This record gives sequence, structure tokens and C-alpha cells, in this order.
Amino acid sequence: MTVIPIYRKDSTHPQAQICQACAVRQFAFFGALDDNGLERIHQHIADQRIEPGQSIFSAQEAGQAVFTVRSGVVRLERVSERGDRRILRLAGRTDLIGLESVLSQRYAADAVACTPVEVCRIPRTLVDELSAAEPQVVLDLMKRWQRALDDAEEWLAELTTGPARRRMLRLLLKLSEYAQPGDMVWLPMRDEMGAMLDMTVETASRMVSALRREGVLEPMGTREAHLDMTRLMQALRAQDST
Amino acid sequence: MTVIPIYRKDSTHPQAQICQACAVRQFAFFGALDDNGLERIHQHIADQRIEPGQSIFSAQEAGQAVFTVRSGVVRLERVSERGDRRILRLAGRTDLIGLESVLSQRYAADAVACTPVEVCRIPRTLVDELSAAEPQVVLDLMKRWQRALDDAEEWLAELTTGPARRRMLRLLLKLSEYAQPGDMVWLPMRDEMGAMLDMTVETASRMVSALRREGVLEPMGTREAHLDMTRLMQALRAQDST
DNA sequence: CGAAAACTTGATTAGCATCAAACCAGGTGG
DNA sequence: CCACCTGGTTTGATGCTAATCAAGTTTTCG
Repeated sequence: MTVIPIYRKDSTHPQAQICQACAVRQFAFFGALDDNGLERIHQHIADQRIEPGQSIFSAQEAGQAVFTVRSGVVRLERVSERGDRRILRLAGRTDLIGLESVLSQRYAADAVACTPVEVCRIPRTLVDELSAAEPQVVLDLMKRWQRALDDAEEWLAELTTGPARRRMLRLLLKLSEYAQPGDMVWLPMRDEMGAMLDMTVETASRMVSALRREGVLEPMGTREAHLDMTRLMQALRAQDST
Repeated sequence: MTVIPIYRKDSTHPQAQICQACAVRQFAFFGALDDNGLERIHQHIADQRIEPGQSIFSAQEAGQAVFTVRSGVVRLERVSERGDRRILRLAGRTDLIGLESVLSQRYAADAVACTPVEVCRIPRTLVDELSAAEPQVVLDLMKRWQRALDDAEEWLAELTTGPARRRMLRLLLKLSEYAQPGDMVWLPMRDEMGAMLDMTVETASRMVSALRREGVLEPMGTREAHLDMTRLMQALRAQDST
């Protein structure tokens, strides 16, 4: 528990308390900043709530800000030359998305909320100022780029190859990384699964149904499910050994 | 044409001339440096020649250096959980690989020469020193991370989806980016194509043979080919419209 | 020159896409 | 409150694409 200094307890700016109390702060972009640093910046940061299906930013748009995901799951997707949507990777709590805006580049992909999402919008100009003042910030940025690259490469190696059943199992494993408190994982719509795993809705549905019958998966309310991790890992091992 | 100052014309260190005359210097990592900066560093840089099939670095190895590719084509690949090799992306002239070493992280993938390759090995410690001295260098690093991410995402969106024929056509298009002077492109082995496009050697062979018969592709000597770009683009359009 | 490696081609089969139809949940308006 | 509609999901039947299995051919290199 951090003790909040008295002089700031009744700060006039409402964002002050929010940044101060931010649950993801220690992992997130401004973990590197001390309270003083935080004080200087909070008025430029806006926190936003985004409903499922709504876009956070779009590909080709001139990037003006990066976003820290405070809760929920965001998908990053592109439309291929052929015209079909492909989901490239997911971002969750503590992830920073839209990094390319720091370089004054256009966003390279669409970012769309999969669940209700809370993000903090951090303007590019602010990142520039901070980078000049705090060398830690630049290092943190580079680490985040590397993480994004790692995620993309892992997605490519594990989620685009092998039979449909294996890809679905690996997706569930990945989704478990974004689990809510209470073991609940977000269960994507079947067409989202299709865009992630390069399969049709019908195939996605068949795989999910099969796994439900096997007890790997238990849908709990719309768009959520409980995973039996033991059975999931077991199914994966069985899959990979054949 | 840069005029080379007299005082350096007979520098004792052989690497001095090489760095000075480096054909990729303006695009490569040290484009940001002036001659003075270059003078300070060249003794730490080693240029290496690597034969096809040889490894430049391996995944999990503690990264001690980044590498600028001066010529040839390098593949970045991972072994999936299931145990099969997956090629994630390619790197060519002016690309910088092994960026994660700057963060003192382990290499995330294997880097293997596809053709005869020339690289400059740049130690991590040198990058650190330069970053402190020259702010441009850090910006350049971030741009390169973003480029790597872009490449990985494009690979995912264009080369992992659609029928085998389309994926092969798109691979040829990508290979044309790495063309030699004289329109010659490197033609991978069939099993490399398989690892790039997630198909078997047999399917890769069938696709290449078909495209050769259609005149899209003309093998010229081992491991090289001439592409008819007009027919290639035409075949791609026909493919995507169906 | 001979062996190994890479490539090609053919026949058969498995897995997934496609087409088609039914099913279900949640929201709306009569 | 219920009938209805809509968007998402499930299931079934059929066909096509690419994997697999199996030779055979060409190239490479000691």
C-alpha cells in the first residue's frame, strides 16, 4: 500500500487520483516514473472505456497516442491484400499498444476491443518529453517493442500451424493468460476464432463443441468459459505426440 | 561521393576503410553517425562471411551483439512446441537482426544464412555507449524494432492464409524485395518454402513447377530464378478475385 | 563414378471448406 | 407477456485441397 502525500489528497484534477491509484501502474508504462514525474503528466492522460466491438485506433490513421490497457482484451488485426480480416495478436492488462505513434508513424493495424476495455490514452508529445527527461522511459519502450515482436512471432509459430484442433487448444492456452479473477476466460465469437486461427466459423464451432463434450471447456454465460487446465494440457500433449 | 579526409587515408586499422566505404552505411545502423563517430567505433566491429546453412546466432543464446546484414538473405526461425521448424521472416541488405541483445535478452529466434551472407557484428556494449552519446541511435533502434514488427505482422497476414498457390505467389513477391542486381531472386529449397508457408515439400514443389510452366518463374542455375513480375502480379490478381 | 540429397510426379486419403438447414438467446414491438 | 426477428451458433452432407505414401529423376559433391 502506497501512502498518498497529504498535499495531493485533494488535488483538483480528477486524473491525479486515478493515475496514483492505478492498479497497473507498477507494470505499465509509467512504472519508471516517481510520484513527481507522475504529478507532471497526469493532466495529459485520459482514461477511456471502450465497449466490445469498438475501435481504439485504426490502421493507416496518423498515430497521435499510445494506449495502456488497464483491463479487458484488445485484438490487433489487419485486412490482408485479399480483403479478409486477420487477427495478429492480442493485448491485455499492462500491455502498451500503438507504439508506432511514438515514431510519428501511422498505426500499422486496427485495435478493437474484444471485451469491455479500459485504456489510458498517452499523447505522443508527452512520450517525447518524458523520453528526453527520463532515460528509463526509452528503455521501457524498447522492451515493449521487443515484447510485441516476441508475441507476434510466438503467434506465428504456435497458432498458424498444425491441425485445427491443435490450433484451438493453443488458443485456449493463450486466452488463459488473459484470465479474469475467478478462472473465467474470455471466449471469442466463432468468427473471431476463425480470424485468429485461419479457419471457418463452422470448423471453430465444431472444435469448441468437441472440447466442451470432452470437458476441457465449460461455457459460463455468454462470451465466457471455465477451462480445465489439466485436461487442456493433456489434450495438447496427446495432440502433439501423434 | 564523400571526400575521405587525408588523415584517415592510411589508417592502420583495416576495418577503418571497410566501414568508411561500406555500401550499406547510409541505410544501416551507423547512418546516424558522422565520420568522427565512425572513427571511434570501427575497431570494435567485425565483418563476417557466412555460408548458406550456417547459423549467425541461435535462440536462447545470451545475446552479445546485433548484426547488420550487408548482403545475402537471412532467415529467422523458431522451433515450435510441437517440434517443427517455422520460418518467421527474412532479413536482407541493410536489415539489423538480433535487436533483443541490446536489452541483454536471449535471442528469440535462430538466424540462419540462406545465401552467402556478409554481416557486421556490433557488440551490445558498443550500442550502449553510442546510445548514451548519440540520441539519434536510440531513435534508429526504435524504428528498426517497429520495422521488424511490421514485417512479422505482414508475414502473418499475407503468407499464412489462403490456398497454397496464393501463398507461393506472395512468397515470390516478397523474395523479389531481396533481388540481386540483374533481376535474379534467391529461390529457396522446397523444404524452406514449406517452413515459410506451412506446406509440405511436395506441395511446394508442385506449386513451383506449375508456376514455371506458366512462365511466372524461370530457374537460372541452382538456387536462383528470374521472375516475370507482370505475370506474377497477374496471377495474384486472378487468385485473389476468385 | 557412385552415393546422398534435393526435386518431381503420381495415387490415395484425411481434413477442412463449403453449402445448407436448423437451433437458440436476447431484444423489440405489438 | 408473448410472438417474432436477428445475429450468433450448431450440426449434417458433400466436395476440394493439400497431406501422405510411394516411386522415380536430377543434381551435387566427395
